[in-house]
Amino acid sequence: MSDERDWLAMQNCLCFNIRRSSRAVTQYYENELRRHGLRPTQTPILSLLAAKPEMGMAEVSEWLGMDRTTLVRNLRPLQREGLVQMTGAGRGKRVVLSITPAGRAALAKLLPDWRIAQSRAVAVLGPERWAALLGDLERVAASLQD
Amino acid sequence: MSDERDWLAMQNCLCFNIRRSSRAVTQYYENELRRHGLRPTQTPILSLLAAKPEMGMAEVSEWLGMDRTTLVRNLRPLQREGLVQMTGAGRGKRVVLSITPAGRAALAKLLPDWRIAQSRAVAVLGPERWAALLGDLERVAASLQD
DNA sequence: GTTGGTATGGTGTATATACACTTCAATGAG
DNA sequence: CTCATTGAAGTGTATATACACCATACCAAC
Repeated sequence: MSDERDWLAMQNCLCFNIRRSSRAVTQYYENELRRHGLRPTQTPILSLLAAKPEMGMAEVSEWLGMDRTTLVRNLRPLQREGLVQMTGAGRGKRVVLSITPAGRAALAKLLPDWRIAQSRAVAVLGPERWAALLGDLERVAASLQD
Repeated sequence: MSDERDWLAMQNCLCFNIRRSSRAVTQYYENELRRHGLRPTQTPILSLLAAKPEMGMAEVSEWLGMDRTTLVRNLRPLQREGLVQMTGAGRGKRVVLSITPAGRAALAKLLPDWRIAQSRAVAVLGPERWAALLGDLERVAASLQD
């Protein structure tokens, strides 16, 4: 059947595969870190803000490879929980994002468990193959962004 | 600074990286296939239903590596557009999912453009490295599902 | 100073994702 | 036959994602 052949082809679709793996990996990390109250999307935001202060929305979204308008929504829970602060808010006005002491505390509390989860993930493939995987992912993503 | 070191570590986070790449790849495929009116999540559903008839919700969600309740929502646009049919619907009752003639037509119309998009994606790494990437992704996802 | 363009953020809308919980049907133990 | 168990499907809620569009501020040319 042609349909069966099409389905076999679709099983090699990068988009399908990366989305499926992303779901599985996300659920794994989320399970490991759920008790800290931070979702997989929020941790990188906090970590970036801790390292690089005084950034605006567009800059942060660039660093995270995330649409600017997506970042706007993703910041809301963090702001509501008092982990991130926005100064100079308002339409048109430049906004400066910064992590709060509570945000730093939450991040510090989470990091050890993140390291454990990450180690288990790295162990699946080993460090070399792991590095190759991340490199290839980045290369594909960068090349297709045109 | 410890914060700077933490951020460097976080940049090796599988979860962060795979989610970021997933966003980029999804946008690429979505752009290439947008004119067909099918989103990246919907195409694999249609393709699977075309190849394997008479499946229930749980079975389909298993094949796609997608939460069952996510599939329920993802089917709604497809059903609304008349591309997928659900017979025996109702709580408790088993549902049989099937692709409609309109669904087959939409899939057939899209496939050539999907092949083009896929070729360009494969060309970034070459077929061997490509196969290794998909294999590693699957292996990581499978290993972490415990 | 007015005006027009650019930079910067926010909103409306629609889909995607999944956990906790609910509803219903079928079935098997008694 | 009745009821508890199991299995299947749907809902409530919250977050994630991004396109199209909107609103404001800032700055430069005049």
